[in-house]
Amino acid sequence: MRIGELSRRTGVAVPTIKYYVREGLLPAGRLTSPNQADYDDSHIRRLRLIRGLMDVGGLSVSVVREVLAAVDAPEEPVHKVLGAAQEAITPPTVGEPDGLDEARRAVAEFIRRRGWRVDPGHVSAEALAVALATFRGIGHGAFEEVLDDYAVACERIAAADLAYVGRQVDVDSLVESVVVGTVLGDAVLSAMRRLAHVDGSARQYEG
Amino acid sequence: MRIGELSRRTGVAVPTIKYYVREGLLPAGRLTSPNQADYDDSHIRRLRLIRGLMDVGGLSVSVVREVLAAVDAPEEPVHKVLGAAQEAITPPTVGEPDGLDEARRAVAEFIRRRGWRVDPGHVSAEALAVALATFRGIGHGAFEEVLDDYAVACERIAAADLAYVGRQVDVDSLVESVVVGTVLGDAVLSAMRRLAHVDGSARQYEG
DNA sequence: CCATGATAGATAGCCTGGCTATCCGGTCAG
DNA sequence: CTGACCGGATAGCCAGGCTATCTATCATGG
Repeated sequence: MRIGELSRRTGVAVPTIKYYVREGLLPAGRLTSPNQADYDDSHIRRLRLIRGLMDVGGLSVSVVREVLAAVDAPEEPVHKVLGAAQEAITPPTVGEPDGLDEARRAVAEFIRRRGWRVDPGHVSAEALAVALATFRGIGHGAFEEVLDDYAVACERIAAADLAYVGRQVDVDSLVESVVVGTVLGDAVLSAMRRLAHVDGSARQYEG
Repeated sequence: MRIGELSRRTGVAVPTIKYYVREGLLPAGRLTSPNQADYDDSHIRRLRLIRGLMDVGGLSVSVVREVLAAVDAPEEPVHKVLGAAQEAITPPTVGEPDGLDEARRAVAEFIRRRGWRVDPGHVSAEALAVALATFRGIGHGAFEEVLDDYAVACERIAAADLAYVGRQVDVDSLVESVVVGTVLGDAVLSAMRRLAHVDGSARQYEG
């Protein structure tokens, strides 16, 4: 198909598609003549993935580029893909909050306590430390008391995620499901957590 | 204290503080003369809250303004504050994905199945529907099979969150903890989920 | 009591990110 | 053959989050 049809079938404007190609998010179409190119279903799928990562996952163009590079890396083991995806989507810390070192120690202790096989210097551990330090900085240090409840929940979620990923048959789907599950799974989880808040709040304060 | 000290003690540049005052995020200092104002600890605390919501929670200035309006609303019941916070932080849907109506029905059925006391038209239910429709659109509709595992985890998380909120003694802290727990709690949860992924992946694929 | 540095408030400008508009020579379909 | 469409390139637009500059005005140490 040509670019007009690709645009119609995905709802993405033609200049935007061209922009994504320039930015390296979307492979160019196969040229059939100097100014005609052919796009196929893989382009439709890729475009939908791009818009999903941006609109639902809130990723920027440059982060989407990195994430897709991880998706396209041929035959990387799951552990590598997961690491690359996490590195890509974790935004660099903006302003170091006070008490970050103490929070880092709390996170290291937390990881040890749970017996998790994670390097305490991992980007996601650092992200957790930044969040905890921020809690403390605004006078909500006691939030740390719920960490273990969160951890139990996360263990269950991670098990479900890994089971879902493991169910994929071909390698491409598997790798993509790691990335998609990581990014869009966050959106699902936070939306669902909010629904559970509403439910709990209704039970506790209304009925 | 004067604005220079406020800047030094929070790490926020003076022109930025003025900008936040202009934008209605931060109350102006108490004027002691036409060009001198006095700031106190409440300004420090508020500034840290603003930066936390922006840097860790990823909120925009306009969303922070709405969220803080909910925090400042005097004596609203928890249920109202929670609803206002959720409305404020839920970004308007960018581009409606295909199959959204079907996803809405799946969400309504999910809520019914869990027995949650939530209006299926709630903003967070809509956000969940958008995420699920996006999963389907990129060929990962089977992700819905993990929804119930997520739900069990979310019920546990929400219970912990409500217990934490209920532990606050004064009304101001309580209201603030609802907002902070909703926004920054997301950051904690997604960081922790990723750590659990790394752990699970290490166990499954390495050892 | 005055020189120096900080201050409030207002206005204008800067920079990044994500598009969007325009143009050009060329292609294709009826 | 003609009018819609195309690929590729360049330039422009707009929102968001600051940042710089200016004008009085204030405060305080010598």
